[in-house]
Amino acid sequence: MQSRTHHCNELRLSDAGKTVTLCGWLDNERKVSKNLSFVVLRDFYGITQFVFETEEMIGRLEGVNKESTLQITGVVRERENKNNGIPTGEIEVVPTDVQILGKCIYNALPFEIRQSKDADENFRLKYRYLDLRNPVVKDKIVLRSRIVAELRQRMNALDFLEITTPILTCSSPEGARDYLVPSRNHPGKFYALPQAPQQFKQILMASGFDRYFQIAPCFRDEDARADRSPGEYYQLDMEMAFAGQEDVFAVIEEVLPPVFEKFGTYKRASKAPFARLPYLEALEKYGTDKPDLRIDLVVQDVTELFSKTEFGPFQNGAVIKAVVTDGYTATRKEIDKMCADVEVETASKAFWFRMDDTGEFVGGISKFLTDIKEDVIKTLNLKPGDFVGVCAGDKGSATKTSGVIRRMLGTASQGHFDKEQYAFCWIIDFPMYEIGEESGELEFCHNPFSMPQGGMKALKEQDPLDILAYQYDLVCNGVELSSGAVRNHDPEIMVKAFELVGLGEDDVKSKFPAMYNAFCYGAPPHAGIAPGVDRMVMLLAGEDSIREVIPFPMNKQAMDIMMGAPATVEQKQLDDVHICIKEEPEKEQNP
RNA sequence: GGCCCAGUGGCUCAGUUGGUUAGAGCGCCGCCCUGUCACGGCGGAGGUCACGGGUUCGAGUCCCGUCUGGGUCGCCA
Repeated sequence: MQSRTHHCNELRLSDAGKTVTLCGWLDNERKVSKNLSFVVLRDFYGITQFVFETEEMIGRLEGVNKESTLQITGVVRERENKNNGIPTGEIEVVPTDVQILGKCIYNALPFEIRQSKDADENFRLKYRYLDLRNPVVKDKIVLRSRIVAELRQRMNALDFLEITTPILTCSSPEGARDYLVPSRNHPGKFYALPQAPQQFKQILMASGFDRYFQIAPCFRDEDARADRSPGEYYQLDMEMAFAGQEDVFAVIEEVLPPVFEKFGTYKRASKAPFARLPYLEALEKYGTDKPDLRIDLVVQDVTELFSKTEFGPFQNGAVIKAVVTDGYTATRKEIDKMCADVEVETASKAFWFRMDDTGEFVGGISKFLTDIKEDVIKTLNLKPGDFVGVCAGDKGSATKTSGVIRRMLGTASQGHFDKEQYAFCWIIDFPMYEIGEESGELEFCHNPFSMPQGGMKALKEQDPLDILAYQYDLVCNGVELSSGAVRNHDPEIMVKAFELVGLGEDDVKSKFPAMYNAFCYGAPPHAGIAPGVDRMVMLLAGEDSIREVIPFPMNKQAMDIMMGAPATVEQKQLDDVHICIKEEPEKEQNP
């Protein structure tokens, strides 16, 4: 095969007259008559039109199916009718030779390449190599590559060292389910794929490395969501020695905004320093620990005032929250729809009323508020035209519902949703401990590696439920991008932290032996974070499904239906790793 | 595992209150067309209405169950 002289997005008017050779996929053929046919060739870079002007040349493509790969040699000339919609639209190539490089033997595809995003997802995943030929699908993977390259470059520029950590390691007792790998040389023993390089990166700090990062593959055997790929995902994992919370924030605030502004759908991102919101304040003001700060509405607690009414749901100690907005001109039907949507999402009802232009309360629950009208106006600072969304329930559910109402009212109201930007914030001061819902006993709220604020003194003297951790989340546009923490590098504080949840030194040593031992030989205070790469790309690409930014995604059942994974293996392979499959009793067939 | 939604030619979907021969667009095949660019025109092939059962004179449509897929809750430190 002769090598190509140009790719399919390269030729311009200035190339007219040149003899060129191009290669690509047969994208489309438009036959206009016996001796006029337009043929479009597509490669990674773009498309170029060829014009076949003789019956003989048109015959060369007889029986050649779309999506076959071709090499066409010909002469460039200016088009009679230009197409301003494509970069090569001013020229066309008159072919002198056509070679078929790779036949597509099927004359019908599972889906049309250009419409692949509309196809059933199973087909897209099974024929991912065809799906990826669609330029709009491919471009998301290109974007991912560019983002990762930029992140690497910026981390390197800040003197972070990329260090790979093992993929075959041991099972961790905390967190998600592990993927286990049987060991051939050690019957009955297993490796595990890492859920994160957490312990390795902390051990690197104890080893004397100062600034570590890695685009790290992480594995967990948990169920999927639209924004959560099953099986494996990537993190921009980083850790810094002799550093605290502010040092980590400074790095992220320097690295991420330029990347978001460069590659994002929106060209504006928060500048350093990002807003910092204590966890409890976020719940109080925004009804969620991942608030979308592009919305400027806040939640108000109206329990004391509204509980004075006769309205049933406001009785019996219910916590009552309200969200006030103006510029919300929804019809009655739209309001009902909004309330129904809130109920679907939160399993809790949303109520409403409005202050009309004459200053009267109308609609929804307004008739219950007659007696406290003046106090309501004063408390919520209402003016004519304002709309108020209200919810009630136990504290947790009222908080969650208020957050959903805030989001829905904010995005639907004029002037309260500044959409075209990336609004970052830090959620800080997470509680160290909580009472577990199932156990009813004290448990770690997030993870046991975080340093409690106040250190040993706090652990000894404070009510455990009042102790805060140096634990933080990075949130962008309502999406949780990352969790991080100042780590607990002090073996004594670690043991004490475990003692509060009924564990002790032996448990720490048995659960995290390497890390605990390493910290006993002099460890630096250190802190880190690990933003999810897939979620960042998804946010920047403006996609709602994480599978759009993963080259070869698995389906919801954690199956790769293109490769057929997971799959059965040969008995010999099982014997090698000492695994005996238990026979499942066959399900009885109904006659 | 719970809940919600969906399953109709190769693909995407419509199909009214249960009623004659299940339709459209795209794709495919054939013919026509000398400037198309999502080319156009005419014609054609292509259907186990996911599967099983039930109600009914009659089921794509209603009911029950199963399967498959998506979303969500649990779960994801």
